[in-house]
Amino acid sequence: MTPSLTHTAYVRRKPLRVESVSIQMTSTDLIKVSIVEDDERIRKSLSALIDGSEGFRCIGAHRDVKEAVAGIGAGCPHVVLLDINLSGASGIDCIRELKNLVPEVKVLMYTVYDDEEQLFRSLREGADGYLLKRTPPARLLEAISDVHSGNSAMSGQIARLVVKYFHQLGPRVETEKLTSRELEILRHLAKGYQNKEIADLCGIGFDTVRTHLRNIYHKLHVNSRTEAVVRFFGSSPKE
Amino acid sequence: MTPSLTHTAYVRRKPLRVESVSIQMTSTDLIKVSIVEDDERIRKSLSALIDGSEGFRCIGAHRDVKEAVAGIGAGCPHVVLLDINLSGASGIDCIRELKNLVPEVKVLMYTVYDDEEQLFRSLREGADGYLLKRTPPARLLEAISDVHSGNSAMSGQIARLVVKYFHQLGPRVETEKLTSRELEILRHLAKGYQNKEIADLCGIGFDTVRTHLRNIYHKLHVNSRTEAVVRFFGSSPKE
DNA sequence: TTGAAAATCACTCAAATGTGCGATTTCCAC
DNA sequence: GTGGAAATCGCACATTTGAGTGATTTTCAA
Repeated sequence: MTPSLTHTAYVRRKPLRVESVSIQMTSTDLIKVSIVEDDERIRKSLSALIDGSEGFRCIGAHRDVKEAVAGIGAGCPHVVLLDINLSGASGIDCIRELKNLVPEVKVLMYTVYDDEEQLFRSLREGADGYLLKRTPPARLLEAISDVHSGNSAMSGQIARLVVKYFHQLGPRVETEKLTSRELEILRHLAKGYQNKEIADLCGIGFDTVRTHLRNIYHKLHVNSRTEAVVRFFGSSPKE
Repeated sequence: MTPSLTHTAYVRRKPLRVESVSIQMTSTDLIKVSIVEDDERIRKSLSALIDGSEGFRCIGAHRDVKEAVAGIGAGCPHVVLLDINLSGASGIDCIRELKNLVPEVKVLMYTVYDDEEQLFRSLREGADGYLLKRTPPARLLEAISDVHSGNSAMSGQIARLVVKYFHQLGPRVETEKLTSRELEILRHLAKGYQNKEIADLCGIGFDTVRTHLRNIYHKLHVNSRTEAVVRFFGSSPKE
């Protein structure tokens, strides 16, 4: 499947850092990687790839979520390469547990399918990257290094889904017309607060909040808080 | 800053297509690129890079939005490389115009700053990719080829912002627990409809809608329509 | 300094909303 | 066919919200 490990030589930790890294790791540090992968063949090949690459070290290769969560607490990996379609529980349910166990750990999803549902669930659960399994070794290592340095990595096909998501949100309402106070209140609205709470948060009177809201509604051409929130988030209001 | 144009030789249209392309372009076709860039030096260097690379052709290099919109209609480029910080109008305002003019055109944003505001506005306006200017030539060409083939491209730093966005949305509420009717009503809520309207849309009674809402609130652990909408969209409710 | 925009607050009234309680009907799996 | 979930509707009551009107103070740029 993967075009062999010959690309490994291309991978360079520092010189290749394309998107740039503001905070550079101490270059002597290894990136400790942990693998959670169903398929034994892929697992072996991944760990071989990682251990065979300078600057990377595979400190764990787990078969399922249970084993992974148990093993990862001990090893403290920097990056976990996480298969989604595991036999037991989904890898997605694993993300949170991993992050709770080792808060600084970066989770890189690794799957064959470019499924929207799984992609967005993963991202919202806290995944730091999302790769398709067809990703060649060089890019995989690059991605690992990427997420380790605080950036994110995703396959072009995945990026496409993400971009599509934003396209569907549609152009954002022009909040420029809103004053700073109005914006502040709108943001509180968008969190589900009600007027009394907003008043407290802003340290102003209840009626003042209502006045601001009235003005906001006028400017956004809506007539309820819910519609205002909808506009703020961007979903196509009322078709 | 950028490691010169020597990397150009590394760029391969087809073999390097890492994230894979389901629909392959006829490989003899050139990718026609148009540039919109303020700075003359960068503009020249970009067009030189593009014209000097096999498979790419620069069919236009424009100074500002007005010139670009005028010139791009004629050339029908496949990809427009669009600087954000133009002297006149922002490049962001340009996206929509370009897409209206040439619907199939792919717009690749190109900027020095990793500004969240501009990033998300661009994406929502329809941008297909987002690159930082420090991107080395090889990657730039790769990105152009990426968006041209229907995928998306973004710098790792940019991807990080996107991922952060989803992290902030927080794990999605489990709408599985909602019945189909409840989901339908929730979707109407999320469009800003009020109860009477929802009743009409669903062809049921006013009070029935209220009953459904009550149940929805219970299941989502909220107590207002706005909070329900917020959860539906995903924004972190009340911090 | 002067004027306009922004921010503040108050009061009213009608409409929409949240909530508690109860009820009937429909549908589907066991 | 029986039981449980889903869907439907009704009513009462308190709260929240939207909308109108008017007013004072603050801020800030021309």
